[in-house]
Amino acid sequence: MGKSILLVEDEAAIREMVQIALTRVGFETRAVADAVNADREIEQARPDLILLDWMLPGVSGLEFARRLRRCDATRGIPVIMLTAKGEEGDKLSGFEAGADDYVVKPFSIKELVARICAVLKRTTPVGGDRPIEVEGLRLDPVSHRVSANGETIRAGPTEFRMLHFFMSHPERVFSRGQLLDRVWGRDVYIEERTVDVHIRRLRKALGSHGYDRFVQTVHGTGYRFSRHPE
Amino acid sequence: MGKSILLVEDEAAIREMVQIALTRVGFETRAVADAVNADREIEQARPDLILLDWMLPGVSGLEFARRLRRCDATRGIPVIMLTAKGEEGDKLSGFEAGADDYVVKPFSIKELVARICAVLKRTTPVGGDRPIEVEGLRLDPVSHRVSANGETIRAGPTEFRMLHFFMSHPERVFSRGQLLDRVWGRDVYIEERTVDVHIRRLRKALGSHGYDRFVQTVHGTGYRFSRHPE
DNA sequence: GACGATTGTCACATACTTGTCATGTCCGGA
DNA sequence: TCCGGACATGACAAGTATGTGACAATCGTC
Repeated sequence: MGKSILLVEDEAAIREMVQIALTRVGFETRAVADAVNADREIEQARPDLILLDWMLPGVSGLEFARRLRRCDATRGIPVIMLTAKGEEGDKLSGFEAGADDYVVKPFSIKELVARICAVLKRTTPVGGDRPIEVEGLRLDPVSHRVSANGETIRAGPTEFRMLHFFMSHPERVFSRGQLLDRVWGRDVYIEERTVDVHIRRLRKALGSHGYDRFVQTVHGTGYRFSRHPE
Repeated sequence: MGKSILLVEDEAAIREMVQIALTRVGFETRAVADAVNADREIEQARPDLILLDWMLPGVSGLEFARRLRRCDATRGIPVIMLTAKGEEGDKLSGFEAGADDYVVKPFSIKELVARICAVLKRTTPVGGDRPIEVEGLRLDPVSHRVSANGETIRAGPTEFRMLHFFMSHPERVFSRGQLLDRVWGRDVYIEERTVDVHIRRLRKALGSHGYDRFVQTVHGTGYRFSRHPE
């Protein structure tokens, strides 16, 4: 496989154990103890995936994950959170911060590897600029074009980014805050309700071919891209 | 195993005996004598399970357990009550307060360990928010969707939370008060009867595919999610 | 500098959710 | 069988969340 993984974990014992195990499985694994060193490693070489401990000295894992999402250069790197907490609210916050998955300690190496592979499989093709197609709706990142059964669909820049993000993460709910982080990026001081408006614009654009059915509202939570009818 | 357990017990003899025994078995065991110190320990490091004596100086164990359930940060920690009383009513109150199990003194260490393992096994999340499926009824927390044999089922936010809670705690009765605590969360000033209404709404939503049979009434006690017919 | 395109925000309309009641029905014990 | 309490159900009004159209500011291009 040979994918590179960055492990951010402050407990030395776990860090070493996981690093050894992952290396043995065939990942090129680097390990650091905190966010500052993580930043340095990421800048030096972009990892294919980040394993992030929830509790970190200094900048918490949650905060760090959020920061990764805000930065254009790192937004595409999938993140798996490691956490000792099994509590409901924490789970939500983890996804809220933009984690792609999370694993609860204590975890078995086998499980961890399985999760890593699953996330890599899910996100790798998307990380590239391969076109994505769902039931005739096609988005091509290279030509920066959206088409429905061959017919071009007009979409503004923001709508395009949003659709791209949605199509790379289908069947998953995102809150307005999450969408702001991951579609708008950087530090945004934007009303959350503004997301609604862009959702509407996206729907209008897709609507001409009936594909607005893919952009679904989850009342009280956010929005979802799904090919399954509501 | 290496799970961490917090023992709250005022009798020094029992406290030490249990602590030594559990440590020997492989649990990372901390022990305190009252609720105040328990709070401190929990804040310092979240235990995986709490062993709680019924009779405590100051805040009673019952009251303490109830408080644990009301707080978001601690709601997920399983609790086993230790008590010298074997009376039926007390048992009920124990469960009522949100205890996951109940051990009557004098107990054998062997039994205690067995109970602890059972509860941990039951409550430790296997991993991320995996979808839960029971006989074709599927709830996916990530996409925030309920479906019956692939067909989407509409459910309001509260019904969704309730179903999620039920499906992660199947085959167990919950009183209305308990459901208010664990589905609505923390301090709610809501009529207990309101739970009935939401149960009805949940049933109606599931009913279109016959899955309302899973939501069962236990007369005089509360409700239960079970795939076995009544 | 002028132009159209894009974007964030607002105000208002609409849809949905939710806690409570009143009333009807069921259950379990005497 | 009868009775009282527990539960089910439908309606409702208030509160929230979301959809929508308009508008002004901004941006990039010509």
